[in-house]
Amino acid sequence: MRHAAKKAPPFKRTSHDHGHCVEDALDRAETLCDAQGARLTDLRRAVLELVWRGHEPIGAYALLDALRKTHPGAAPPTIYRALEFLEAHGLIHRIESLNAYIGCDHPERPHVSQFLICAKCSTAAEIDDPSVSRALSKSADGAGFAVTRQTVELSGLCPTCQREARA
Amino acid sequence: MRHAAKKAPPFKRTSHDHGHCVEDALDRAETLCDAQGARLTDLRRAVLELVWRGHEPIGAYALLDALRKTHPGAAPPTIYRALEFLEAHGLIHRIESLNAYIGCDHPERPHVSQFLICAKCSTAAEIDDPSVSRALSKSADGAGFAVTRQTVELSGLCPTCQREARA
DNA sequence: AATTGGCATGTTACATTGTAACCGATGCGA
DNA sequence: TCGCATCGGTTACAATGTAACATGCCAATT
Ligand SMILES: [Zn+2]
Ligand SMILES: [Zn+2]
Ligand SMILES: [Zn+2]
Ligand SMILES: [Zn+2]
Repeated sequence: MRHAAKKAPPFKRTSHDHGHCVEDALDRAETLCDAQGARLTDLRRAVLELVWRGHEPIGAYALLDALRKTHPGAAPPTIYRALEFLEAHGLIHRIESLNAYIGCDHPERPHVSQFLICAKCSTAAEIDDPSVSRALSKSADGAGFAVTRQTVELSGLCPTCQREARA
Repeated sequence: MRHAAKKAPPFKRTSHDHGHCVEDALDRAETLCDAQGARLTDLRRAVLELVWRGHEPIGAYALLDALRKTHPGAAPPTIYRALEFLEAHGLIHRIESLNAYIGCDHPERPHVSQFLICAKCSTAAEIDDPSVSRALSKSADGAGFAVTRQTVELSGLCPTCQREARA
């Protein structure tokens, strides 16, 4: 079971089989790209795997450093191109307020990017709350605004870190 | 930086007396800082004025260039410190998806940052939709997440640019 | 008046993040 | 085979953001 695919409490990460979690993401990406006629090359798959490895937001240059272990010639454009592809195909999200990237929990269906980001432990939980989307759509419609991209990022403390802070 | 032609009518305020608009913002900032015991120095006021001048998102280095006309010695830290102060006191908002800043429409009451950002003409309209805030709070509460900062940015086309696109 | 302590600003140097432009390789269909 | 598109390598640079330390200033305290 992939850890956050369930819509219930997003911060249930305490312990999950993360190895399986990464593999699962790669499998789904493969399937998805196949269906779309998109080419998930070795390089792109490698980057996607690295994005998922930590299971938390990671910056482009951190990814680059990691990538160089297997692809010594990698340069900034290498990583940015891969990230562009992955984001365009909904496999990862960019978190604007962190200049960082994270694997998407449910790339198979279209959705917007909504995250709860813990300032202490750096975990980011993807939420996909229809009532938030609805409220946003309504607000935009009311202004006659045609939305093409949403960025919703809430920073704060996750339940775990709140408990620790109180202790 | 992108400081596109500002001939385009400001989103949702077709044509307004922008000179007054800037002065008004400065006056209100003065009042607000006074009430809070915060020091709106010459430098900070100058930066705030520059932020308001274009009435659209503007980057730190564009501000720096403009600031240098009156404060020749200004360097990156100069502008970033001023922006930090202004944002901390709710006088401006940072737009994460643009790495840019814009004056706040209603700094007197606490609120979160919610923007509609036109990809064509660069205008950004601040919305403060309680139902969006409510939906977000509910979502965060449901996850046991304690929010300290919200970022809500919708990119797309403003009504004017939609009409132009259809023509 | 002199001292001190906090804050705003000046100054230098650097870190991080992101792109432009051009190239060759590869694969694939006309 | 040729033309064409896509992918990735390579170089160089642009844009954005900070660390660290020095200086000036004002106002409260001594
Ligand atoms: Zn995992
Ligand atoms: Zn946490
Ligand atoms: Zn505001
Ligand atoms: Zn527009």
